[in-house]
Amino acid sequence: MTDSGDSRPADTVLTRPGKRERLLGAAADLLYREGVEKTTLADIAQAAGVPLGNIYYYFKTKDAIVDAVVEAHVRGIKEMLASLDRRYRNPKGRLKALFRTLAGQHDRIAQYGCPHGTLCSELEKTGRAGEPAVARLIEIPIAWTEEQFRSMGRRDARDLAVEFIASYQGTAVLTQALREPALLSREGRRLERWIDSLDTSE
Amino acid sequence: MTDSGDSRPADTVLTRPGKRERLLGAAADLLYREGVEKTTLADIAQAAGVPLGNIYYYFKTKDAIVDAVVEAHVRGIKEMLASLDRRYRNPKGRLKALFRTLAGQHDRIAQYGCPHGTLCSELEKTGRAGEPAVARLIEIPIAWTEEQFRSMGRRDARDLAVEFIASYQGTAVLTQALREPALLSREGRRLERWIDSLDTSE
Amino acid sequence: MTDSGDSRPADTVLTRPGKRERLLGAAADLLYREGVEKTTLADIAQAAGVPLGNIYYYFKTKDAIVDAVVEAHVRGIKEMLASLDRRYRNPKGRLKALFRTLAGQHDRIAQYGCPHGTLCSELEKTGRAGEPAVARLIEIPIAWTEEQFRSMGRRDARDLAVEFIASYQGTAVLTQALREPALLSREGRRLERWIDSLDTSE
Amino acid sequence: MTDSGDSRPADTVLTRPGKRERLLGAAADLLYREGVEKTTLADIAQAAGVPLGNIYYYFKTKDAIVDAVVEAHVRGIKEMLASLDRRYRNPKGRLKALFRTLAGQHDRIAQYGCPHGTLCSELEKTGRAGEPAVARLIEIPIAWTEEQFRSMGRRDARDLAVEFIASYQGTAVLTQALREPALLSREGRRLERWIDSLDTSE
DNA sequence: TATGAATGAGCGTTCATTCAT
DNA sequence: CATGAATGAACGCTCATTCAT
Repeated sequence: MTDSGDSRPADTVLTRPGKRERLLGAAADLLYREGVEKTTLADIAQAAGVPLGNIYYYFKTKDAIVDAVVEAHVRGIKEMLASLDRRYRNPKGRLKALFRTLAGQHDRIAQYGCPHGTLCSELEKTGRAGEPAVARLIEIPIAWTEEQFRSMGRRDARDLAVEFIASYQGTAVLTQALREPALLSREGRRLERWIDSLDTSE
Repeated sequence: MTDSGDSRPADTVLTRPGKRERLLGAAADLLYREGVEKTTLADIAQAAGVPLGNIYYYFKTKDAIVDAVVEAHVRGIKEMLASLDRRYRNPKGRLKALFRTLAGQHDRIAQYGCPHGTLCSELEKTGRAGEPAVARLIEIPIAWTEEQFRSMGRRDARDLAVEFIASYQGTAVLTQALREPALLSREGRRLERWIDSLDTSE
Repeated sequence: MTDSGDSRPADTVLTRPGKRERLLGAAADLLYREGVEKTTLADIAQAAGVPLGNIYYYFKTKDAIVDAVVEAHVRGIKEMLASLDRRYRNPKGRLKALFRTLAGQHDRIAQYGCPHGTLCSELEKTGRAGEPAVARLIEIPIAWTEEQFRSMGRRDARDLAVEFIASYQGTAVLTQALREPALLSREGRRLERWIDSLDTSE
Repeated sequence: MTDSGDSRPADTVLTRPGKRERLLGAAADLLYREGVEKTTLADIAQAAGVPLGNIYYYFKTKDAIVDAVVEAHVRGIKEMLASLDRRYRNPKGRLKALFRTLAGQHDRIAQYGCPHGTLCSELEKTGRAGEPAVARLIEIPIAWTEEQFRSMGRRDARDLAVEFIASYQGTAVLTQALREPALLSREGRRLERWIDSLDTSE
């Protein structure tokens, strides 16, 4: 569950517990709110309550932190989707719950945009480390959504999934630009009606 | 129409022609492709073929350049919409043409995202200059789209406009994330069918 | 009266009248209030209402402006002393009038110090142009004062002159440091009593 | 006693000893000899044998260095006065010793003026940081001098103190302007006679 | 003479990264 | 493992000075 995917030190008694996690959390928050370029390692260190020099024990470079934040988001997304799978058995219910979950933070989205979409945008531009990883922030929800549509018997499941996630991402962009959280709520209602209206052979 | 809104030196014969424009063009391009934070004034200077120190004759600060780029985008958007108004008399035709124009650069969008959406995202985060200007990049197309829907007799014109622009912005986000320009084409076809299917009392 | 000491352009109809004088006045004011290093040529140009590039027609370099300002001060001091010579026949009266004149601007002195003393200080430090000229800002008043004491029959005229001018300069330093213009008035009264009490064989 | 008043890094064994002190010393020297505006951080770094970027570990900004130099001067003045208090019991002896100490560096004063007076002058002009601190460079010696006069039973102790310090400062100005260190020696002798001649009820 | 424009060296400052202990 | 200190390249910006007309 907490596997980071890279060689992180074992959680022995010697390691101050949670230090890496605190760094990751602080980094995720700052990268989201301030942007990747504007966030300094000193900012992250301070926010995490970790001495600057000590960061490098946990992360080789700033890029490594960024990568780890992306990975943390990927894990978070996977966990969320798994949770939806557990809590909802019906694909339509799952889709509606997905949007509610994504759009739940509409006030933060109005300030900083979608955490995945904006991170993706910024990283693709600056072309950090030739990361293909970042695309998963978008691809994973699409794939899961596609699966739901497919289980509803839709042949055009992929297209519908793209349309669904695009609706969320696009509304997030507008919500941030116009600083109008209500946009997400309204779009949520529209999508719910749309999903309810869909033919299903299930 | 081409008034920049800030005190730029008069375009006399003495001024090497287009220097400011070249700076603006280089800045717009770099800001789009590299992001605002990552783009340096030296980059802009070099791309425009202007000595670094000379930038400050045309723009007081980097922020002023960013503002000017936003303004240039705003002007460009207005001109594009005016051109659509001229070329198409039918609101449905206009809307379809808008999407075709926006999505026309799908290869660049697959690399760098929507020029307006990503700029908006980045600027809202870093909160430069308390600019409300940047929201216009999104608001103006929405307002124009709303107008088209309204002229079609739609009471829910604003909602439809938000939905329409959000579809484009969201697809742009996905297109960039997945590096799949085809997404925009497919969404274009879907929106065309949708628009054609809309009731209109015109 | 208006001879500048260096080759300034003749005051023909072609030359906008007073341009050099305006530059000099603006420079003197800014050098006094902001300090030599902090004052830019652009500041001077703007304050004088003269285009930046045009300064160089009147002054070869910034140093030349500084020199010219020193010269202008020297001229001003000489004129003031000549005026005192004309208006007062009695050496004691002359000395008291000198202090009243110097200390007259006590509010400005409380903000910026003595125009001659602070200019002298700053220029001696930065060692501009190996100027010996600047010392005259101090030497000329001392010499004049010495002359007055000598005409009073004092053998120690030079020492008394140094003491007198030092009292003014020192009080000016304290006046600026403590921002207390009253210091100069009080010192003026003390010096008047002192002068009145002096033996004179005249 | 040597507490700097700002958050300087603890003087642990890890810190290369004296680095901050060397920076402060180099800064004080350069600020005195070259003036505040003319002194660059690179100059200070080089004079202290510290890499440019490392300055910022010890001082946040150039202004902070200037402030620290002022504070160092204030501390130095206080220590000198405390030393005089210890070494001399008689107020007249103390006053004479003060002048001797201040004027001791007459050769440097002939080149750069009084370290306190000229710093004060320059800082009051450029209005750095709204510092009232700088006035203490002048006020503290005046207050101490006043105390001596008061302990001699003088009612006009403040005026005498102002006169005394002004004499020093004014002579320092003349000494620098005329590059004549002897002026300070002569003024020292005059002030000694003056002090010896003063009535005292002690 | 007059002037807007151009130029480049240098300024204060930041920051990812490394080092010594 | 931990950490204060060190480092240097680069950033945004300024400015005296020069140029072209």
